Amino acid sequence: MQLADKYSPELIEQKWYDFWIENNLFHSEPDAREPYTIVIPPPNVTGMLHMGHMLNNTLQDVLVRRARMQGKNACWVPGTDHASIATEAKVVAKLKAEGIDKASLTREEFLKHAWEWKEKHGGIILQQLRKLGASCDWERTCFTMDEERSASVLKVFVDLYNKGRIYRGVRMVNWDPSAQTALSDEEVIYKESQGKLYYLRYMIEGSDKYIVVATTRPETILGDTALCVNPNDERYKDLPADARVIVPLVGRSIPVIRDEYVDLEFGTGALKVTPAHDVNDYMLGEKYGLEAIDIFNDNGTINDKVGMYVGVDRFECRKVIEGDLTAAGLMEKVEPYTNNVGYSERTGVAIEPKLSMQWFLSMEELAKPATAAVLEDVIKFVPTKYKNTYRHWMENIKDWCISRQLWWGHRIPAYYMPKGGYVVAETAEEALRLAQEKDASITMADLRQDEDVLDTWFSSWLWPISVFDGIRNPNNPEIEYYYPTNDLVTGPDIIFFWIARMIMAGYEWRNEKPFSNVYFTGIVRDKLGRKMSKQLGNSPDPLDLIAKYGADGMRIAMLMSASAGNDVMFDEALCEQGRNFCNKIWNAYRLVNMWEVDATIAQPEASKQAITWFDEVMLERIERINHLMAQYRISEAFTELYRLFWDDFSGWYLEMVKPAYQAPIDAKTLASTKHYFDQLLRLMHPFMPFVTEEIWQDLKPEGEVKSIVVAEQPKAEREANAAIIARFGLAQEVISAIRNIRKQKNIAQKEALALNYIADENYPAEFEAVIVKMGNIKEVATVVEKDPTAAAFIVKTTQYFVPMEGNIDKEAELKKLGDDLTYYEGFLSSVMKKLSNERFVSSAPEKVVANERAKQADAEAKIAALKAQIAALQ
RNA sequence: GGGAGCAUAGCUCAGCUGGUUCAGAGCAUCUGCCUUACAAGCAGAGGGUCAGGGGUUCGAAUCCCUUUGCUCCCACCA
Repeated sequence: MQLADKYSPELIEQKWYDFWIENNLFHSEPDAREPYTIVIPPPNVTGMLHMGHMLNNTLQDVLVRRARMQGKNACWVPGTDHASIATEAKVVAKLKAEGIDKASLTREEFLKHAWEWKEKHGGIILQQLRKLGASCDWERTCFTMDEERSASVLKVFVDLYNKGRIYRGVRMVNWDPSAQTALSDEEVIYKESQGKLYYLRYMIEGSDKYIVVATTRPETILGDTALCVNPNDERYKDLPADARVIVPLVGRSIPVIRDEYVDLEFGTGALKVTPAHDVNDYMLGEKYGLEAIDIFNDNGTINDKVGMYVGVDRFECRKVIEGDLTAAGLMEKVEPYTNNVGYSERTGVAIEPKLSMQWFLSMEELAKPATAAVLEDVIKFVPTKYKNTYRHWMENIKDWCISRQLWWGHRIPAYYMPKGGYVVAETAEEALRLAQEKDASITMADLRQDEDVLDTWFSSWLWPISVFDGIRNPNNPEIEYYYPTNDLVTGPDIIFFWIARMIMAGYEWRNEKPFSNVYFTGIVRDKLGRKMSKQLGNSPDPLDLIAKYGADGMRIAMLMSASAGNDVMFDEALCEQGRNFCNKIWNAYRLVNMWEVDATIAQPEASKQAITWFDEVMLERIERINHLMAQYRISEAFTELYRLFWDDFSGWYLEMVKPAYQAPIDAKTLASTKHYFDQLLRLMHPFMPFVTEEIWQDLKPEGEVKSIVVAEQPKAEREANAAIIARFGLAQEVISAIRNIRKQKNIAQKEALALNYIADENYPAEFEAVIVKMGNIKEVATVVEKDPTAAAFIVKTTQYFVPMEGNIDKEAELKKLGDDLTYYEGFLSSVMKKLSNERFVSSAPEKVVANERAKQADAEAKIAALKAQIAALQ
């Protein structure tokens, strides 16, 4: 095959992806092999691929491809999430842009639009994943709102309801006035916000005195139903027990109550109580039987309950009321104030605490086995630091508000009967049957299904089970085979939303963990450490990067910087490095590929020696990579490969076996070289699938499988011989020293040099041919005398001389030797200090002491050699 | 307010149970090379008081305490 001198990913990536799909290499069916399963964290169905997905899916693909090559039955299940609130918001915005108000549509009409939107944009993200090379089993693609998954959700809801875990009630919930739905606690993000603290005067009834109350939300005075002070507060000691105050502007008379909840230190020690709009006030309201006056409409404007500021937005109202209070002389003062305000994760608007009727899931029982599983490492977290976070949340778990006042999602399967009461059932027919048990006269037309849908996470928490239909058919062969899954790769930001709940669901419906390991990725940031965001415009389009550097280049960029749990500082330069590495592999293959074999020539000694060494290197690195991968040190495992291929294989091995220009190569060396190349490609394939497949297809041995995707991963059959590697290291140092001499003396590589040495046990005679070839040495000889006219160097204890015919700078040589001598003398003295220390020798382990003694011997020999050279020069 | 984590070369990070010439890698920088696989390359070089302070130890980047700086998570103080 004739190869271009640059690797061009754009010419081959699509070809091989198509090839993999045509040959069905990513598809899995249960069989006798050990399964290896990953379920994808389903991205939002109408979302676009961003850098976070790149990182996450690259890592998953590495794990899956490696498992597949290790002979496991690898199954990576892809899919998308319906993302209830996010998708509904997008559809609402799209309709608005077309001049259609959601409120003007029926549920059915809206859902029609939503499904159209989903059909149009849905799955784009999965197409994008193919560009990355993701080896998902696309035949298994799931959607959280497809028929199977929807049925699973309803089944689970009914099951929990029947177990008494789901209840319905009026509670204070987080209300999103933009999406106009309740949210779970996890969907609220608290941020420090600059606000004001307003000091309002509440006139005491029947007096011209007043009590000053500090509040950040003066507009909520409309809903005030009490004023509260601490019973121990001296300032309010004289206030009669039945004192009442007048709500400013509103004129309503409210009682003054006393409760130790009120902080004496804050503000004036007086608290206005608005039970409908503050969680704490709500609890006070419950305790003292106060009325809760809800003053807001669902969209955050003031309603007509009080008859003031009707229809005005809550923030606008705050401004207006500030003016009105000031005008009325009821504003004591206003101070700047920083406080924590909750914002909706999805729509970004400030959350309004609101009393409303919602569905809740009681979590306490669910949490128990799930907490234990992680604490006892039945499920391992990588890195482990997230165990703490998890434990804390699980041990303080609160009930989950699962209802959302949206249309896009799984509609709650509760059916209300005309005379009150409701039934919960998976189907309308079943609901009717249940209803008729209570009242035989009820017909289908009488039943009214709950309008709300379920929280998105109420479907995704079933994901590892539901993708194998394990909710509806708990004994089906697929779930039995693939579950529990092996690894979950995701971000720590969804540890509560998703991971914790999947674990709970796993134990609830399978009585088994959903996965064995959770690998937490970091957040992808730009090189300045900023989060990538649309607003900053610092988020590159991953597809552009793939087009520019190739999918492999992109994957390498992600791998280079991604140690588990650490944020990724993304820099486009890393993509370039990735691309360069692909090119390196490509060119190495070009070299090997152009060699002509001549079966008649004998194997050169240097090649034999190179092979002796490289056999051990391969063994050592495979072992190391296996070890790193077992610890999920994926980035480091890749670095090992990078250096193995670039430095050891290309930089050393290929150079050692490379025949002279246009000279043929012997058959043995070529066979070994191709074997190494084959092994290296297999090792690298999980990390960089495209370039490895392209080359492997050309290189692969006769009778091999049709794709590297299913080729066997190399194994380390025995332990590497460390002594060989160490001895070769001496030869490398000799070569390096010769190169240095050439550089210093400005001697071209083409010019052959002579090399003399004083023989001792540290001379790597078994790699002499390599030294000769790599150093371009015309002859090697042992000498007994030092040669003052030669450029000299020492490796370990062996003295070497490159004759220079007097062309040496004596002063410079002496200085260099002197510097070395100083260093080694210092080194020796520090070693001696240790060895002469009685306590060191007696308390340090034997191995360490032996090591120090070896250091001593080496240093002494080295010093002797240096001194000899210095003497010879002088 | 509570908790967790981080701080090592200009940048991004390794450094595992305290002990190997332990102070490392990649990138960047500098020097020399368009050497017939690769300039997307090759051969070299410089660069760190391991955040500051204290302690434990024969021995500390590593363990403990403390100060400073940063990050994240949790929490209803109006």
